[in-house]
Amino acid sequence: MNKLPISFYTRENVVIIAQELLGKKLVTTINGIKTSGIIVETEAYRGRGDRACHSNMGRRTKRTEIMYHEGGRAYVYLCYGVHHLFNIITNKKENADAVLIRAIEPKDGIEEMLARRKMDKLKYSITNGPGSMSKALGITTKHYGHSLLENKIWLEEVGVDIYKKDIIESTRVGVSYAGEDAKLPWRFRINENKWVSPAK
DNA sequence: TGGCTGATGCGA
DNA sequence: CGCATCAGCCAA
Repeated sequence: MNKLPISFYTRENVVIIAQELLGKKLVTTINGIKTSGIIVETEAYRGRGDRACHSNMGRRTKRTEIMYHEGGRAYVYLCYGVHHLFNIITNKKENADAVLIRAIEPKDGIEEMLARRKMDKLKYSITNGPGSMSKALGITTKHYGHSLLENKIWLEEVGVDIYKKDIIESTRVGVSYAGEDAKLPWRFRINENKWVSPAK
């Protein structure tokens, strides 16, 4: 195992971190069962000056509080009353940056992921969206604030570099309310990867 | 292509 | 308090 260190998460540029997360392995051991996948799609959210971010304008509530923590923590929240979305907190204390993980390519524990998704065979829809992915990995809001340096949820280096030319930049999903900031090209996908989410 | 779903965090 | 809002998914 080659777990990403705290120094990976505490760097300042969340956009760079979001790109570098492509090709890394996201691993969970929930109830002693290991599941994992390679990250193929991310979105960057910046605490300062990004209206699409939950913590923009220094907004500080019970939900967003963890975003102000030092990088290397999990920010999990419920969306549309149903979906548990998994984000990684980055940057130093008080900056409130985060990366939303939107899709993975399943690796370990595929049987368990199929069971959690109530699917009988492996297909791309098992983890091709932030809600589906969290469900397959067993991530819920009870993992809110969890450290990514411990042994429940963490990230690993797998030694595969994703080159800049293989990364597709686009606008983020579902942030039209953010005005000009909705145009920022802060969604990153691995080109021609079949495990990415269907959203345009 | 709609409808479902419920916590969140506004404004009153 | 109430109620509009929402970083999605699934069955058709």
